[in-house]
Amino acid sequence: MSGFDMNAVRAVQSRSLAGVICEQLEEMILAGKIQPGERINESQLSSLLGVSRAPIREACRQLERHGMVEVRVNRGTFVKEIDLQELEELYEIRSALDALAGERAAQVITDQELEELQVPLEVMEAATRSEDHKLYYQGNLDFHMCIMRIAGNKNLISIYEGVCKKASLFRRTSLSLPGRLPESLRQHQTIYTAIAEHDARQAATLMRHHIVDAKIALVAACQKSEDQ
Amino acid sequence: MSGFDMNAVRAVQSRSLAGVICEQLEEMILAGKIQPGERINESQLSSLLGVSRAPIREACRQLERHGMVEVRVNRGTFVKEIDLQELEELYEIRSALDALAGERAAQVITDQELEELQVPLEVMEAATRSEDHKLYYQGNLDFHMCIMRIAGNKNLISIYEGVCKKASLFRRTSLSLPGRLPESLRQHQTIYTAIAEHDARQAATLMRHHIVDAKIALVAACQKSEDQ
DNA sequence: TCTGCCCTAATTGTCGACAGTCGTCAGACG
DNA sequence: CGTCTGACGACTGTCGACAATTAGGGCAGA
Repeated sequence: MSGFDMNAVRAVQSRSLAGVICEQLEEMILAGKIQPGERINESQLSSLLGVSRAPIREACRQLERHGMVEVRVNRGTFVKEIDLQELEELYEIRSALDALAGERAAQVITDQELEELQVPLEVMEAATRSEDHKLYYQGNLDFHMCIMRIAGNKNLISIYEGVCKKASLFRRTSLSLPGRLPESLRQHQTIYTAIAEHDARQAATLMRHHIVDAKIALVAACQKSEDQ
Repeated sequence: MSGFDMNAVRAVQSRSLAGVICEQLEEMILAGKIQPGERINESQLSSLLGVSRAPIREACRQLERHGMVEVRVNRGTFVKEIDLQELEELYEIRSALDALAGERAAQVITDQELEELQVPLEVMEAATRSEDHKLYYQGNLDFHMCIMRIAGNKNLISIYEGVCKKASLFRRTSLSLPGRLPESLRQHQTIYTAIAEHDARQAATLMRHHIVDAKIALVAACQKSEDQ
């Protein structure tokens, strides 16, 4: 049971070809290898990967399910373009979902889960000290996903992931971070405290405001960068 | 330009075959023609409809996008089974989404939209007087969708539709209605008032409690029917 | 009798080919 | 010169066939 490539196994198990291609495409899109608005050419991609068009098509449909692409009939599948307004709308949805997750998590969290939740918080603390935006971003992501997991609502997690992925198609998300690390960290800490104290109402409120603040900061940063 | 069946044109334009089949399947599932847990046999369905398996497969993937079926690799696509716990979780999500929609709608609603929103309210009033559960159900649906539309958040609408469709897979949703019509109507009226007065905070709160109440009533009704 | 393996039938996953559709562009026409 | 028409090329939608996988049942061995 040693030298076993579990990744390869899982890749084949989870979805042979179509699933693998889906993950590949998702990675490429999130990395910006395929630009928003760009069309995904099925035949070109199929000959590039050496597979038939069928799994490619299926992968595209799965991506559409995640909201990352848009399929126009007889035209093809296009990588979703997110404008600032839609990003704001996504953040509003996130604020509602995060608030719900925070509320539930505060009600049901165990001591062990509380410790798990502390890990990403400490990551963010370290990232704030060293002003490591990338690390902070990751810790932030983990923190929120952790709360979602603790809340234990499968559908909520799935919807939340979709919203986050879609939002991350917006190429300038990181604009809002510089200078906001300390404030953002402080908010995460108060959220952690509220959850630790099982104060559901407070956790929900803090969560909601936390996301709304992030939205406001992002919008402001975008407008500022446009003014220049 | 007169006797032109734009519906037929749009039907062909919007989704050739796969889309049509998707709608057909969705209808069949919601009508209970295909039971939850049942497998959708691709070859059987393809020979039944006289088309190839490709559009069938695609339709199934679209249904998976809507959360109505579950695709297990190398096993097939199965109509989603909803248990009471998952239904509760879906209602919790709904409460968050509806609250957000109510909040936004209260902020941006116009006089004309207010009149449009009054239509389903009047339907529910009439349904309550005549104790027409089916009609009330429809009015209820329209009322909430109308608020969603007014809120104007496209992604929110899409997510909301998915949650509602999934919830409606639970076969005993209507159990909670008998005896609750007057109370439910009253809640809708207060929501309408809050939105009309542009009281966003109040609209959000009322919405949230409205859905939570519906959830509680449904759970109670289910447990009651199980006890018997 | 029970357990485990293998075989088979049914069904999904993948393939290559063809048909249908859309955008483009050259050419005809006013 | 601008507009419309029709053919062309590229691409997606659909098809039928084949390969791979799974579930179920029969059979041999303990």
